[in-house]
Amino acid sequence: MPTERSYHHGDLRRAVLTAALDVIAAEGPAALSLRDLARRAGVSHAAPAHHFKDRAGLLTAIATEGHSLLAATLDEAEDLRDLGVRYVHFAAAHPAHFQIMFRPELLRPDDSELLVARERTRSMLRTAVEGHGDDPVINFMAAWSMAHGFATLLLSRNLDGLLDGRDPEETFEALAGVMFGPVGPASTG
Amino acid sequence: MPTERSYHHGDLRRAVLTAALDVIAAEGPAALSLRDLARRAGVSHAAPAHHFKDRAGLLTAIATEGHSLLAATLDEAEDLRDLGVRYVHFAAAHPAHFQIMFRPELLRPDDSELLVARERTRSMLRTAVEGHGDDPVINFMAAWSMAHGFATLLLSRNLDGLLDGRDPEETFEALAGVMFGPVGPASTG
DNA sequence: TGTACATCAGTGAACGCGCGTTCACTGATGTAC
DNA sequence: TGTACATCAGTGAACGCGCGTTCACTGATGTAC
Repeated sequence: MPTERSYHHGDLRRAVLTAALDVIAAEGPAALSLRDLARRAGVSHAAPAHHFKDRAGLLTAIATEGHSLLAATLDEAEDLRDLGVRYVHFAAAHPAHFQIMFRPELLRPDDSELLVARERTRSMLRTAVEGHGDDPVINFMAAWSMAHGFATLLLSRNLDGLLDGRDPEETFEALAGVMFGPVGPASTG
Repeated sequence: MPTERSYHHGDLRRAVLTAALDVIAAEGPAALSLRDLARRAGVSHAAPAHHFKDRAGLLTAIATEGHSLLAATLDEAEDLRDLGVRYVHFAAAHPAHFQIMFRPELLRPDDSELLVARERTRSMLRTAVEGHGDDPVINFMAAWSMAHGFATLLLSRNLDGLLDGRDPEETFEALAGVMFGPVGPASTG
């Protein structure tokens, strides 16, 4: 970790990613420009293109990283309810990643690393829901919709007046109770 | 309805709104520019500012219109399940409105027409959920989250591989069954 | 230990572009008398 | 019916700005011998 900035940055890729995450969390992906990120990272405006080519490349890298982070935390879930809580926790802890991951129109559709990472998250969610109830796909969509909807409404500040200071993750546990039953094991199947 | 375009457009406000909805549905709100909308409406680039002042003014008008449309359709709902189906139907039928309505960072936060329209939708949803179960706020958030999550995932094309050709609205009815019970009345309360 | 060379990361000037905004204007419409 | 005037909607030229992209370049690092 150099105290004086040398000609080579050291880890410009990471620095640009971090700056991008800051901007996205604060102002959304529309506010991103490669020139601005270069400015924030303290390098010349053409430098980021070395690492990401363009906006879509940068956002694809963020989405891929997001899927890896999400898959890692979902992998430790104890049961279906915990899975949902972890999903919501991830969205709250990594709002910028979360926003980007589910907006395919912003991403390189055929990026192989992204496809692999995305499929890993998907199959993890799907596997967890399997065996619960008689229609796995419907149950999967129901659980995913509720977790995703809660996370989305939370991040877009549409729940502000409803949460009223309550902890979002605890509140989501109560929501899960509406779907899976109030307490105890998530399912008998 | 003049066949020849006269100096005055006739209904430029509506024309710009419609063009904006097209652009948002196709490419998202980030792709909007007032100059482009003027081009699409066939007027000079400074004309739209007469009606909307700027981007935020235009988007606020769209969000307000969206809340009016949504409130109107929710008002005809027969029960809680129907309410959710109507919510999803609205999102599918008016994707551009739906996208804008829940993104406060794009809107004029203190626009009085928007505030009135938004509160109308909110109270309509809230009233409908009241009396179901013992914690109305939790039930409200659970139902809203599931409907909103399904609509969001549907519009962002994240359900493509799961729906597999099935009708989204019918599918959502099945999802509602997971939360409220498989068939019959939505609740006994 | 020294030197030559290849490779890579970042620089900085230059370009053309579309944007929002401003402003003096003009055409069209409505109203008062 | 005619005329004068006010108001409103849209025009079009001009501006400054930040953007992405290109390109010849330079500094730093690694490797072969």
